[in-house]
Amino acid sequence: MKSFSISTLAREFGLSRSTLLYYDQIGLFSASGRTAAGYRVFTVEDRRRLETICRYRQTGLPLSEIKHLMSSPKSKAPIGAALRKRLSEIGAQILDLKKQQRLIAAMLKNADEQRGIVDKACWIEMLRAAGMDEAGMMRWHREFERRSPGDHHEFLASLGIEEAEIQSIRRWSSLA
Amino acid sequence: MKSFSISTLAREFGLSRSTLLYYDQIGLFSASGRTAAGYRVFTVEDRRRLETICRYRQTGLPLSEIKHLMSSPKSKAPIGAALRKRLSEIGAQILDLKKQQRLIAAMLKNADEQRGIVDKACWIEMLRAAGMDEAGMMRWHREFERRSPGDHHEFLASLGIEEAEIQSIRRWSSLA
DNA sequence: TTAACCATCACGTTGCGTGATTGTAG
DNA sequence: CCTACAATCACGCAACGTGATGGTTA
Repeated sequence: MKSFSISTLAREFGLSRSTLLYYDQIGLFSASGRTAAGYRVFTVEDRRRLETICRYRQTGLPLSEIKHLMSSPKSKAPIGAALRKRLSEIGAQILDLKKQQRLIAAMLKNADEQRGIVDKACWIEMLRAAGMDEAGMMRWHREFERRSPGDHHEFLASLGIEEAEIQSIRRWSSLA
Repeated sequence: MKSFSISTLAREFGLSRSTLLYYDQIGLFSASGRTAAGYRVFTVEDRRRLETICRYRQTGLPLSEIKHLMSSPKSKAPIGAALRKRLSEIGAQILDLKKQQRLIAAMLKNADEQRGIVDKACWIEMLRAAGMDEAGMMRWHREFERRSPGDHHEFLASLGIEEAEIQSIRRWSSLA
């Protein structure tokens, strides 16, 4: 009779060796035999069981459920009920994911708007309206650069100013 | 200043105490103070940080990512990039779930069809076509019941026969 | 004193992945 | 002898939940 080693079987089903070891450990899928040295030996019938397991796994059923479905005598357990339960879970999960989508979309929109609302021109206008002139702004840049160069850089970047211009501003700011 | 205990804050945000303990443990969200006895004391500013964390959490971002976004100085980290990455993850997950839906739907349909295809009438017809008569069928039931009562019951159920009729059949089957 | 808080471990969950160490087949 | 397998621990991950044990507060 044909037999398979653990890695061979794993590759055949696109699983990893450790996955099969795990299935063995939880009593879901064990080799029906061992060699004298203790190597697992899988038969064609084992292979069929694994095929079934993989099909169930692709429905997202938990392994404990799959184990239960397969250990109880042929289709005594209400497989259909388990599948229908899983269907409703999937529905709930999809709804949740869509909520997340909408939330993220809203957050991205907000971020974009805010980035548009307070940009370089807007900031300058605000300072000017507050009575600051060119010389005052230069003094302000120098002060900012002296106190916290990192935050200065970050602030300029937050206004959407290009890296090159930022470098230029910071150069003359530090030439006190 | 107003301050909050851990359980109060948890309830306010619909979280559990252990969740906040966990956030503290991983360095995502800690109380800014403690009482003499070691009790955590949260301030209104802590409360604001927790609010932000909760918003991010509702997008499904991993806590490690949220921690990163909040620990780096204001919006230096590309929040937008993280959100967009999360968006694509969500898309992939939804696709996967829909695949599962389709698979389950197919399996349920198959199960229903099979249940419909081989029912009581069909089975009797097949046996009759094979040359079995009433007496033969009764002998067959008795033999089945004698060899494996459990499987007999299960087989009859698999043909869609009502529990009451199954009981009846098995009663006269065992009256050998 | 009692009840309802609080604190800090430490371990369980799900489905594996990743070594470490050691043995075996060819 | 070397390489590619095999085996069995044991620990790590995410995001908490669930006790155990003991101190604190009203």
